[in-house]
Amino acid sequence: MEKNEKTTEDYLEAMLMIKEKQGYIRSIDVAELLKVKKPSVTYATKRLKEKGYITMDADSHIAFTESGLKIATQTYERHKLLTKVFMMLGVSEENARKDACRVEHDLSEETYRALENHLKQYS
Amino acid sequence: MEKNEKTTEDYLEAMLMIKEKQGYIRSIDVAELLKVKKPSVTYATKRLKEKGYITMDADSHIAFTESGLKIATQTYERHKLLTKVFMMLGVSEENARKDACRVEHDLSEETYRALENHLKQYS
DNA sequence: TCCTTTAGTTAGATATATCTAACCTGTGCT
DNA sequence: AGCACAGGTTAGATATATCTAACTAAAGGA
Repeated sequence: MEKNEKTTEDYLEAMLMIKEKQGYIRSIDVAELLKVKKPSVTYATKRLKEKGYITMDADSHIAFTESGLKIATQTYERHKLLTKVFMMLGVSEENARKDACRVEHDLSEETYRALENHLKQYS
Repeated sequence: MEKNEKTTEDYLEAMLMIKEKQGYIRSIDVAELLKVKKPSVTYATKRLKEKGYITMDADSHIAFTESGLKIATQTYERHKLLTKVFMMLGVSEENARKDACRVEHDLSEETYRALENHLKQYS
């Protein structure tokens, strides 16, 4: 009944994190970060390619398209924003990160803007 | 790729809302509130019964067990808490409710406690 | 050169939660 | 009495995302 499936945004965000860390993106790193098996990443990349969010060259390294990078960046920024907000409330870094990750897809534009404003006021 | 499935908590919370509103809980009301079809509720109630969260009497009305009521109540309280927090930030009631509903399952105990404390300070 | 390891894919199985269509049953209207 | 409707269930199909096992291909070391 409960959902452990990763979304488009989860995959794109993970890819961006990996890119920032090591400069290139391989399926195996995505699998490890998201704690899924390799074929799940193959399945995911196939659909991300179909949707035009990523491309893969001959050696299977992953590159963002413009639209894919936009989603990845926005998701990652939101992740960082939420982590910051939770930590400001006194939540431990570990839980702040976890919660940010679980929640980041589900908030409205309006709420994100409100959180940004709030953060500006108190920092 | 994206997830529209309802969780245990979604069903229990919906049932509690219905109970508070009209005093008794029928499958059809749950279906309407969660915007799923009748057989989905049959499927869900079957598992909620198996897990010991609800019982159903001869006329198919739903009743909470102790553990089911506990989860339903906690989820609903969290829903209301989150709605309040978002509205304090200036988010519209509509989005505050929607966001609360999407997010309520995913936050840690620690974060909920932090939000409660925060709310106490500012009200 | 051969052999092992690493990364990726393919094929097929599994689990979950939804749906539609059809059916059952009780209630109430005419 | 007969019939329609409302609520619920059953059966079977569908979609989605995961897994394991087996295969392919490239690279590196002995």
